[in-house]
Amino acid sequence: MVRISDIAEDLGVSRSLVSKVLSGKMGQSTVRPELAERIRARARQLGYVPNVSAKSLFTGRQHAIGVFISRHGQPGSGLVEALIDGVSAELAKTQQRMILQFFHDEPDFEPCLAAAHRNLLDGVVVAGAPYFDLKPHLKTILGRGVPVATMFDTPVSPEIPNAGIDQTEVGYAATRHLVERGCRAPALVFISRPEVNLRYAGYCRALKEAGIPLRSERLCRLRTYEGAKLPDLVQALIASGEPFDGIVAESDRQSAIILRALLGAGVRVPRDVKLIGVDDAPVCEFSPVHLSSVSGQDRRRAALTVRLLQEVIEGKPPRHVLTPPTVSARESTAASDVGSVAPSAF
Amino acid sequence: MVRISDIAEDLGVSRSLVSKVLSGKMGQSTVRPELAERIRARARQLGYVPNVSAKSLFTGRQHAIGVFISRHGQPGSGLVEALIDGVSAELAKTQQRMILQFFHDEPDFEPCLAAAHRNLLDGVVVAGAPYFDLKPHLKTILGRGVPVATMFDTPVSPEIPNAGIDQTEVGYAATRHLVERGCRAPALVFISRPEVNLRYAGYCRALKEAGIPLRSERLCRLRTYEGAKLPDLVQALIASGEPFDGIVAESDRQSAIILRALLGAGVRVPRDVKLIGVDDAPVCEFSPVHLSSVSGQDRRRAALTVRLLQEVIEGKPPRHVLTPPTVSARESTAASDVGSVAPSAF
DNA sequence: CTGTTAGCGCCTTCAT
DNA sequence: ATGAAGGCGCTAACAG
Repeated sequence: MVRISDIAEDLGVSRSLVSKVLSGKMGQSTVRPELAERIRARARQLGYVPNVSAKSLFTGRQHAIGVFISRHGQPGSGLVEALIDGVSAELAKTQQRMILQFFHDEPDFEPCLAAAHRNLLDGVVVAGAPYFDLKPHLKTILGRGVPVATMFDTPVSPEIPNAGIDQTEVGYAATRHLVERGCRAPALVFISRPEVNLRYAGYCRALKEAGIPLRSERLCRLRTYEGAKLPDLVQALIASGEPFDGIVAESDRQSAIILRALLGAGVRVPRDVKLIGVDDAPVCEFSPVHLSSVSGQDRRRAALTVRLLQEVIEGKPPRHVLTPPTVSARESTAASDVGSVAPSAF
Repeated sequence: MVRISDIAEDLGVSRSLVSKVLSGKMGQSTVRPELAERIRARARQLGYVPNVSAKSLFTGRQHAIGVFISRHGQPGSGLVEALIDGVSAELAKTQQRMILQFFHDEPDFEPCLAAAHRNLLDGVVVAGAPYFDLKPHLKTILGRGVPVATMFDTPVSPEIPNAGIDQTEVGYAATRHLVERGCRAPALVFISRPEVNLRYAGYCRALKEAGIPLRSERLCRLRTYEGAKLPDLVQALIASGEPFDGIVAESDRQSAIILRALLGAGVRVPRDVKLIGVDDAPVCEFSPVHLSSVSGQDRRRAALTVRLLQEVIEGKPPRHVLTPPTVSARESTAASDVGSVAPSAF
């Protein structure tokens, strides 16, 4: 392993000079450009790579961050992969290292807590959608002087930077996409009460813009995150007699199940009913009809979260960012080829 | 941040004693158990966590490994996720850090090469199925004194430990599973020439064991990894008039496409034909008929790869391991009396 | 049983 | 324009 002192000896100069030249921080010093170049050349030639530990010892920075990911949520959504991809790409820029931990319930978070220490890492990114309250744990971590940034739907607290998705825009983008593709009666599947559901707000806005009346029959409320009841819900929607020509699902997984129910009931997709989900998951391309989806740009958002963390590590004020979603249009919302087909009554 | 010297001062003992007690490496020294306990108690109470950088500087170990993953291969296979999961779980045991990099072609490997340095990490795990020759690059890394372990189908070279899948067993397990579920005429879809295909060998062995004759009409050879030709292949198999009641696919993605083609042709799954793929990917559960699959136990295998790497880091000889696959039985190979999805739905 | 010392490789302040 | 010195936190010889 070649060290600074090797280069210094080689060239008959002092270690400090080499250090200053190679780090580019000359301080009060100056060098003859010619010497500087010789130093750099020798370093390159010898394949000099600074020893991060030594640097860390001096700077007090570990050159590493923690990445704690909640596994809660369906597997196969591709979220975890996108997330890690974004994080690692961002960290690679500075060759930062990471401590990656997955958790799904509260006891699982214990190892994360243990690792969240200044002597091991410089800060922590927490991502996913944990179903327990993380706030006290994050406070603990902050209390140790370890900065935290989150990638949640909603920020945990003002001092913790967060990169979220604009859920209102998700509902809006999905609904608007359906309208643009010719739908005049889009339905919405949702879980929480409409009053508190941001996507519902976006759905309403898109309808209003298009001059389409809001019909409660087209609001399909789920009681649980499990997809088991979905086919029934679709049946009920069809049986209601209320015409509909589009469905905004809450996820791609839901979307896939709904597709199956629709096809099973003899409804053609996208001709009779257009379908759009959320997540832009790999499933979209595995479905018999490829599914359109609203993408939360998770990869990009994960990279953003890392940058938000780095900002607070550098002492800058915490920022909260909402990233706008994009639509990945696929077969399930393809424009009806024969003009605008009036929604047939089922 | 509490240091060893803080504890030492607190208790009026020397730093080295504290160091020895806390690290458990007493060397030539001895301590009164009572004193040792007081030291440990104080450390616990103060929340002492050793500074890894300082330790690294001394030991020359970075307490970090590189994890370089080839992205080649279909997205949505869940491989990357399983892999990272296994690696991070193993590293968490010792709070090791990682440098995670994805690559898919040769230029992409450049950053990996740059990071693979003793001053940044202690060793490197390379996983996936790169389609270019990694050998020279791995040699370069080894040349720097950085140990490497791979998670490939076949080892790159004797000195590089590898955790592979026993592909012969994959073919055998899949075929045998079909036979056990009542198939008497299983077909095989494969890519390379039968002569060099290990899975084909396993397929043959399973047939032989079951006393089923090998029929070339049931060997369906693909020219490319793209699934586009698969439906044609299925058509051809059906048109050949050669009876078949099972299919071993090369992947779950293939399997999903084949399922669609079968259902489309009015073939009932699993009643008429049973279907099994490889990978145990999330797709299996998204298919209209849930797909059985042979699992390579990627999560476990990834953890194993890390252990193999740690062994060579510790100076032990490199080991090559082949892990046996397991079968995840689902609907697509259910015993025939179970109801099947009506193909008319598609 | 306990303490002293030197050094891992790098960076920065201060002196030359 | 360059170099010397000290120290980041920890460990392991070696002396007491």
